[in-house]
This record gives sequence, structure tokens and C-alpha cells, in this order.
Amino acid sequence: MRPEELPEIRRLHLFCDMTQASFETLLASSYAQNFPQGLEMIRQGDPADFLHIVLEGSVELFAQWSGRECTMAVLRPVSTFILAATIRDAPYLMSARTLERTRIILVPASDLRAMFRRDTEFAVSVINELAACYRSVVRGAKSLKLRNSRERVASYLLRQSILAGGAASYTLPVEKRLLASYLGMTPENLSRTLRMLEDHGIKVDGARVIITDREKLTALAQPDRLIDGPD
Amino acid sequence: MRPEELPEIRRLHLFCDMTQASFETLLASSYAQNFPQGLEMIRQGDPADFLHIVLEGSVELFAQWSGRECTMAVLRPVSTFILAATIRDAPYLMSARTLERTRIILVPASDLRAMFRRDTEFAVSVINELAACYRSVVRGAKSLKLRNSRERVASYLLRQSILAGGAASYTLPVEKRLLASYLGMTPENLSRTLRMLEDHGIKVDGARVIITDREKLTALAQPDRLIDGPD
DNA sequence: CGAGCGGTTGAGGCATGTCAAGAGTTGTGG
DNA sequence: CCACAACTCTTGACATGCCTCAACCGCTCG
Repeated sequence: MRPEELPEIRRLHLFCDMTQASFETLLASSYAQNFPQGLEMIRQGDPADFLHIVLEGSVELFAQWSGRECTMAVLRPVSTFILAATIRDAPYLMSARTLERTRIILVPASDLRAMFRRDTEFAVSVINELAACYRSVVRGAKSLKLRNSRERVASYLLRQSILAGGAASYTLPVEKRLLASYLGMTPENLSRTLRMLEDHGIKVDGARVIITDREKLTALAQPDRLIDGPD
Repeated sequence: MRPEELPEIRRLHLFCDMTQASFETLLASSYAQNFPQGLEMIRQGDPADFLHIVLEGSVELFAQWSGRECTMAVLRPVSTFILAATIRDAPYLMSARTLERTRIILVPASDLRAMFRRDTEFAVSVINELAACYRSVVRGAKSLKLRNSRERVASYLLRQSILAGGAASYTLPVEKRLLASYLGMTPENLSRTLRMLEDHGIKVDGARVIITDREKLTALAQPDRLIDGPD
């Protein structure tokens, strides 16, 4: 692991409140690894031996069943993933693959579990992180059950604009086929939906999104802080 | 609060490992309340001031958006709910209503947050509980995205049979209209689907489910421990 | 330059939702 | 105890959202 990476990791919510000694101990037993693009680094069902931290690149979490597959999340630096599985010492519920060349830190699950018994501040951080993850998945489930695909797309586009600082124009952070899967629809349907939404305040050119009428888009998306955040 | 209720609460995963002193302190600041059937005790968006514990009766967690509504979960004794919101000191993401006459314990969120900073074993229990809740919602999201409604119904029926000890016959624990919403479909569609499944190993008579051909039902449901548990 | 892949578009089909009506059940008040 | 209202559940007819399949374009990369 490169020494200049430690401060970045330390800044994560999960690690910023623990003692320096705990942090150093935990990271001392960890190691970094570089993966090429498209590598399936975690297969659902495998035992969860490591907490993963994305340092560079990006990672797709996806799930499979009966020959079907869907994207559950995309992670970018610096963030952790599959914390819950490592804590429960249970099999991964999702698979993970790199979307590009990606650098990952692997923290042994057993060290992690031992650490939050020793460092209360770390335990509190883990609690807060898990609660945040939980709420995030609940939001996703609400979106799936309460909105139709057009509304999900509109909300997503609006939310991305807000994440880009309220910009009227931005580029999609992921491929459209992946976005479709994330939003619970087929690529064809996303393509058609984006087309339809041009009557509702957006213009799409390749990966570029331009919001031409924010009010109209908002009326359709009906953003709700209990689904779309920010929390 | 009745003294005979304390041991039951104490037996919950969330509370069974903390010190007796911590447990007594926490429950001393709590109080019990009885609600009639159909009362909306929590409204989504309200600040989360209390952890709730169902002692008797049953509670439906549901979500609303844009005039629509869907069931997210049904809770029975003895279990806790909306732990995550109380921890984050954030608004509830879901509403809750009683399905029958229900007795609830209310634990002040601030006392809860203070307690897991003082009692490490309690902090560990909270971590485990949250991780379990998180995984449970992820399973639900996987089921929604990867299975069609017929497969969700079949899985549900099979799982209920297993929960009933592998019984070939059992009664549905909830009304069908609620079940439909929980499974992400309309009551009409559930009704038709149950009818169709009579060619796939079940027979339904009112709330009574009889599994006539477990193998056939299993072939359709394709139960998967990474979606249907048990974990 | 050709293969492969992502994206788009169209045609058609299936799954699911909507609307409406009626049977059965439950709860309530006279 | 009965009458009535309200509600669940079911079924049918119909509409539509979304998926599937297929073809094609444009781009990237070997």
C-alpha cells in the first residue's frame, strides 16, 4: 500500500473517528490490489473474508439469479463496500466487478470484527455507516415499488444534475446499458424513455444530458427527500 | 410497562448481550403504549425519536409517494423496527400502522445513541442487527429486480411453508391485498397468479395454502439462499 | 478493415395494471 | 338478531407498460 493513500482512507466516515493506533493496526493487516477492467473480484455466495475499499477506478455491484443479472450499485473512490457481509461473517449477497482499472484495499473481516470491539469510536462509525447503507437500500426499494420506469429515469437525471452542483448539463457517469439495469429496465426501454423525456425538459446527446426545462422535469420526477436523498 | 415483559425484550438479539445495568437503564427511560387496529403510529418524514419494539399484535411498514402506497414489511412480536432512522437521527423513510390491536415499547432515540457509546456489547449487537436488516432489504431488492411476479409469489409460498416447519398446509399470515403490495403487484394480479399456480403444485382455499407438489413448486420458485434466506 | 459492442429504432407479444361488477365476509347499529 | 354498510377477494374485459427479437448505425480496437 502506498503511504500517500492512508490519509485518504482515514478521511472516510468509517475510519475518521477511530484512534490513530486502531487505524494503523487495522490497515497494517490490510493490503492493496490492482484489478484490470471487467474482472469479477467477488462472486455472490462466497464467504465474505474482506472489507473492500475502492481507491481508484470504479466497481459495479450486481446480483444474479436463474441466469438473469442486474446492477445494484456503482461505487467510486473513496468508498467501502460489502461491510454488512463481513460483519455477519456471511456469504456475499452480491457480486462485484471492476468497470475499469481499479485499485482496492482489502481489510480482513476478522480484524475488522475484532477492532470494533476494542475501539468504541470505530464501533459507532460502523453503526452509522451501516445505518446509512440500510437507508440507501430502502430508498432504492421504494423507488422500484412506487415509481414507474419513466419516473425513475426522470428522478435519476434530476438527481445527477444536483450532484453535479445543479448544473444544467452533465455527462452520465455510467454506460446506458448499466444505467438501465440499475434502474430496473432494459437498455431498449431506457433508450425509448430518454427519447420520450425530451418532451419533459431534457435533451440527451450520447452520454451528455442537458436539462432544458428544470421545472417540467421536476414536475414529472417529483423528487422526494425520502427517496432521492440527500441524507 | 409490565414486569413480565422485560425478559421477552431482553431475549432479543439487540438486547441480550448488553449488561444488565445498561438494559435496565435503557428500559427505564422507555414506556409502553397500546394502539388500536389501523392506527398510523409513524408517518414517513417525521423525525425518528423512538426505537419501537412490537410486543403484541402486528405492524405494517409501508411507504408512500405521489399518492401511491406500498407495503415494505410486516413485523410481529417480538421485534424492533426503524433502528436505522433513530441512529441517524434522521426522518423515517417509512410509515407504520397497526394491523390489529398492538402493544409497543418506545425507547427514546437519544438514550439509545448514548447507550451504545457506553456499552460495547450493545454496540456490537446494534452492528449485527443493522447488518442483518441491511441484508434483508438487499434480498428484497434482488427479488424485485430479478424475479417476475409469478416467481415472487411461488418463492413466498414456499418460504412460508418452510417457516411453518416444512408443513404442506398453512394459512397465510397476512391479508392477500397486503401480500400483493408486499410482493409488488396488485391484488387482482395476485389472485390470478395464485390461480395459475394451481398447475404448479399448490392449492389455495381462502387463506389456506396447500402444497400439493413441492417439487413442482420448487422448480418454479428456484429458491436461493442469497434471496430467500435463511441467514 | 472487420469484429465486437453499445446504442437506437421498430414490430410484435406478453405481463401487469386498470376498471368494473359481483360474491362472500365482517363489523356495526338499530 | 337482523339489516346494512364496508371491505376483501375474485373474475372478466380491456388498456398499456415493458420486454423480446431483430435490424441497423456508429464507434472502438485489435
